[in-house]
Amino acid sequence: MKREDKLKQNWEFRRLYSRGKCIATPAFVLYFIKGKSGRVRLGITAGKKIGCAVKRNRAKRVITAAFDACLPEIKTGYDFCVVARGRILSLTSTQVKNMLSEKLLENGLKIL
RNA sequence: UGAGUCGGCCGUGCGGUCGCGCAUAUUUUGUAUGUGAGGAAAGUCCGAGCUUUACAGGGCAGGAUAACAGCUAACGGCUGCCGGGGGUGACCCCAGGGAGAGUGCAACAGAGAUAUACCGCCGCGUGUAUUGCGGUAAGGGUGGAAAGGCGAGGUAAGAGCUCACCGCGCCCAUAGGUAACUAUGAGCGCCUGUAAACCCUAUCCAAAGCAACGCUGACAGUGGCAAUACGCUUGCCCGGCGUGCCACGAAAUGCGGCUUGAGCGCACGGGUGACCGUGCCCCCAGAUAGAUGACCGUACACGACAGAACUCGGCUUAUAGGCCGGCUCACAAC
RNA sequence: GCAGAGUUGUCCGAGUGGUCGAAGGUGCAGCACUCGAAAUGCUGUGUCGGUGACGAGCCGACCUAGGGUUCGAAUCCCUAACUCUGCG
Repeated sequence: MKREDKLKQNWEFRRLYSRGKCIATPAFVLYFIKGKSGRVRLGITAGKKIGCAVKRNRAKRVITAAFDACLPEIKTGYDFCVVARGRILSLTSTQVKNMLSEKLLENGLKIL
């Protein structure tokens, strides 16, 4: 995941929240929508509800590692946003990766 | 051995594979090599560096601190010491100047709260149910606090009214100490508490903060007021200065600031100590939505609190567990 | 990152160091009014612990938490926790 493929602007997140599709799990919430860039782009949200700075950083790292592991199998041309929930703090990145790839497969976002 | 007290240190380690930030090298957008969170990075409670703005000069207001001596770039921090309090002791705690400069406050209770007379006691007059005047502050009760304590003399009854002893304060002398202060003696006084109430005394303080600020590039309108006026100048005033000024809207970044510093470690010397001096050695994060994760092996105590954001010195708060040292008390043995 | 404000009963909120568990409104309960309701009027009503009988009554604690100053703290001072606001 390159740095220029990360979502940074507020309007990009608002576009995902209002128009994108939403899949919820106990550990995270995944939003996705077809983007204009033709690449796979990702934004991560870890709100104050998760905990202190250490816990928010931990959540962001675990999500980044899980997404990078799934990256070769994902269809290009979509923007994603993962919102961390409190349960993610007790999981490892392989567990999160399994949940993520299962949800991606259900919604037809994987290269077969 | 048990109990206690004070101080210091560590904060999972080692090896391998993939992945991330930065720097360097080579090359060209890949690969190597190095390096990569803390004792509190936290809270933002103090103090500084640094930057910008302001600043002829002065005054008022405002804020902070508070025994004494030192350390320090500075401090409300630290060290030593003095005084007070607690503990058998090691040791711990203290916003610890001034109430004898002035003003205010002290609810309720109580006769009375900085001054007094309810019940009492005593004297005089009327007079014998009692009542009036005067003296007194020993006894009673109230309260956090009631006019230093106790005894003797004294008196109509009493009272530091007088005296002895004791307690406290001020001041003087002598001795010790750099000093705060301590000890002894003489004199004077004892009229409460509160200054984290106003205040007085001494010392210090211009304001804001890296979202400061500088550079490069781009864009550029609307409205209001105006010479008897408007504006700037520290919160205000004196004083001084200027001639267009003010408000709103729009806007997006990029680069610098950004890490070599009151720096870390070791040795020697000085000092009771905080700390200081000299020599040698080292370079140890610098991101910009924000870098440390995943898997495997192995050891154990199975890993707490917790993530740099301009940088330092402190304070305060959170913290699983482990290690080391000094000292005190009790018991036992020698 | 920096700067600032606040925390009082179910909720909103007032509160000079003392007469304060604490005004007022809201909510809830009861009564009146009405055929019935709404509106209106009146009355009552905080939580926890102890004693008591699960009641009445009595006592104690509680104004975010912990210390301090004071005879006495919701109020003054310090520390912490939480909430909120502003600054590109």
